[in-house]
Amino acid sequence: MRIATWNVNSAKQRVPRLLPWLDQRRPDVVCLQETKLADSAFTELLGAEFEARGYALAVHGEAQWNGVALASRVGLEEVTTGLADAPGFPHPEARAVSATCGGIRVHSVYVPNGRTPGSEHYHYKLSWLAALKKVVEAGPENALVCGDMNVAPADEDVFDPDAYAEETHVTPPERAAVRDLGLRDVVRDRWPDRRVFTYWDYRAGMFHQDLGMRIDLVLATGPVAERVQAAWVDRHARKGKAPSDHAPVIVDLDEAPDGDIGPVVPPPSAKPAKRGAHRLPQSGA
DNA sequence: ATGCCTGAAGGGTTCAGA
Repeated sequence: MRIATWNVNSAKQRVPRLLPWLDQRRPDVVCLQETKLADSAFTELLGAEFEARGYALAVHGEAQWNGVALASRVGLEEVTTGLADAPGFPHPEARAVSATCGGIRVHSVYVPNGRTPGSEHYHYKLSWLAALKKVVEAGPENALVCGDMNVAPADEDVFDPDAYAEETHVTPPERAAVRDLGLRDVVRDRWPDRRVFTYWDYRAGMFHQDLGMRIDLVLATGPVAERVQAAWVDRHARKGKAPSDHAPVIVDLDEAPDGDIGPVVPPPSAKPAKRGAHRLPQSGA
């Protein structure tokens, strides 16, 4: 089961990149952020395209900013939009959509930017992350939080920690709020020492110089993290004509969402089995 | 360069993004 998350920075502008990418990577579950479309506009623009590819679709958007979506071809059940008890700014914004897909509770999230440490928007960001923590804690043990967290978990996740001193995305309270979700960061688990970013500013050739940040995360509960077979950033999608400023993150899970991969057999005993004790069935004659 | 691009709204410019 392949899960992908991508901040597309306008679904409307990204259609020529999004559809070929879907056909190339063929994720089973797709989390999108910054769709920047009202629900009706998203459905009119892309509903048939997703349907033709076998996806069920859940969208939660607004006209101008924000906006998230969740598409799945392994089931899309118990859809919820927004977060219970999420703060607004001042009103609730379209920043979360959740559904159960293939036995996993999947959350597509676009965490508030925070703008400036100490600002009202910064406190809104921290409150929003606290609401996300409550939702995850109240949910099932098989869960994924996928999206633009707008937090670089560690100094290794920014091209130059000094460049972000006193800026949002790296402050200890933001990092603590992400850590306190109690989830595994599956890309960092897979690539503990790799320089890996998911966002590069459009300006000044930042992508070309690989001066970026890793702020788009796939965070998994323990049982889901144990199933990770691959976890990587699709930098190809950041290249070429009219890209988003974010790259997708793609994660492949082992099958068996219910954990049933066959009967449990006891481990072999320390004493080697007697030679010939485990004969294969013999064919006739 | 104090927003270097990009997108949205809507108007000839401003705000937001990270």
